[in-house]
Amino acid sequence: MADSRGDSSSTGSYRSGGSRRTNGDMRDYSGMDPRYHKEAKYSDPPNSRLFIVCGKSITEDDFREAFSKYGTVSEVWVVKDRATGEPKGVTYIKFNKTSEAALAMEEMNGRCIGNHPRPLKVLIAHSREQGSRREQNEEERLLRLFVVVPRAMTESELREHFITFGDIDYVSIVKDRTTKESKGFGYVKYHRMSHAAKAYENCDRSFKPMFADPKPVRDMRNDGMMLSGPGSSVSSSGFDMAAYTPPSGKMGSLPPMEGAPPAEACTRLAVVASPTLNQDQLWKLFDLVPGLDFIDLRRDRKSGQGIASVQFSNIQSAAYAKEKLHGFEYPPGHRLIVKFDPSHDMMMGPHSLMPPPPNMMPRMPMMPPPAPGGVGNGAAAAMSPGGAGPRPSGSLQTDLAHLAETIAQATSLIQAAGINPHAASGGGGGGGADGGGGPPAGPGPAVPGGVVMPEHYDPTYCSARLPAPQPLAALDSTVAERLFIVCHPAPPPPYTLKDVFGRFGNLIDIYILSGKTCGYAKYACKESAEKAIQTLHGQELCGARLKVMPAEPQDKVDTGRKRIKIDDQQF
DNA sequence: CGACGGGACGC
DNA sequence: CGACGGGACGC
Repeated sequence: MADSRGDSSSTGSYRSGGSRRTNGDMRDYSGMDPRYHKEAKYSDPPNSRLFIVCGKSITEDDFREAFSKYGTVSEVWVVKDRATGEPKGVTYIKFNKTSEAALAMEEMNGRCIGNHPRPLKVLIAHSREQGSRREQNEEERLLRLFVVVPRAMTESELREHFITFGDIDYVSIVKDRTTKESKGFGYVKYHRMSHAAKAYENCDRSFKPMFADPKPVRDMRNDGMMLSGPGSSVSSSGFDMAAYTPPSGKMGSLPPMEGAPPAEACTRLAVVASPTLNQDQLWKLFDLVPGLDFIDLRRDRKSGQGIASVQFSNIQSAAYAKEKLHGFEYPPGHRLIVKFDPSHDMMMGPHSLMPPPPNMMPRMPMMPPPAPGGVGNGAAAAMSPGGAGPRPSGSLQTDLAHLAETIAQATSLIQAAGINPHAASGGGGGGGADGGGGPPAGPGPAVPGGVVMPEHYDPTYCSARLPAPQPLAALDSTVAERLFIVCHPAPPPPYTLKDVFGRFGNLIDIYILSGKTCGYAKYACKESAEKAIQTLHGQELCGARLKVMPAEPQDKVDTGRKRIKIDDQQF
């Protein structure tokens, strides 16, 4: 299922060479086996082709005119029936860049073009092989990036870099269950595909971003209802469209699909949902009713509640969905509110900002307030392994995750400093307060009310006198000095190294080569590096004897590519 | 002696 | 409901 990674070459340098291919560009296929041209070009770059369900009368020129404002359209293909030549109401549009396709989808989905009445349904095209099959969490594939992160990098730092491309749903770094050390990769999830695409194309290449495979869905206790849950196939779930007649006989008499276009206001619903529901879950629910065209979920800033706009292709479906789902408890304890969307008018696309009109902001009597008060409790819950449930999304959870990480950082700084948090709860190494100071680790094997030191932690800590903790340098800082570090017999844990080497200021990154006893520290300032050498060379840290010296320059930048690349054609 | 990292989400 | 064609000498 791999999304094609365009380029697997890596220099380990943060500044990628000017002539190297980036995620935004396309490959040259001229030398490639023709049999693979087609497959390859559709996914290059990944998710850059649109699948559009549309009225049958729209022409290629109509599409070009409507879509070329979002980027470079390399192909428009209006699908026609092989035998009859009749348009099938399906069109593919290929863009040169993923972000162009993303923007076009966000802007054009639900819109009409020309004077063709039927609104377009615009989706990112699947691979030919996947076809129309839907996947369990597939919207994640468009919103979430898989990234490689330096082991010393914290979630705050990761967020800091990726916030420049758009609003972040969450970031997470995967950590070892027991040691809580970073495993060197993580995820960044956005709310909008165009933001994820921008990050995919423009983030620092050392992150090696990929659109993440959707996470297998956690079971979402959906008992108490006949819903077989997201992923269950449509229509077989107790909804019986055929047996349903909408309240208004007039509406019901309209032809379902292709006849006169439905007034959009009658095919669009406004939904208020629990803050815990994400767009995917909402989609799965409403998709139980055939005829769902799209859902646009937004969140009310104050209440955190989901405000969704749900578009159906016909009045019957919309009316049926409203009737069956209004008041439905989903998830249990949270009633959905489903109405026809009175605020909708033709000028307003699904993605134009749609502040919920006051009359639609219901007070939900059944809904508990979004647990504000207990900040500390919330953070603890977020850190505790028991905090299951769906992935956090939305500002509240994001804030909690943020807070949890800050606390985890402070805790491990205290650990690294060898201070008993009970004895010196105020004095700890709060130096990481700017978000840069902390190791990625959580509090290690922790029990409520006390911190248990990791097994391999040597309480003698460090033989040298250490300065106070310092903030780290920005990840994209220019490297002023690189140090080579050797640890005998074994290296201290990463969070200790980061804390100790960070105390001389301006530390960008430090890592131990995997399976080895040596590694590198990068400083943004030469003086800091020199102080580190003076203070730490020959000293002992966690029972390891340290050698700390300037690193030999990285000679022979072998990118790992033997292939002759023809990017030297200057003229 | 010791030289250039890390890749799929909780067992 | 709504998922895959036609054309092609370019490098």
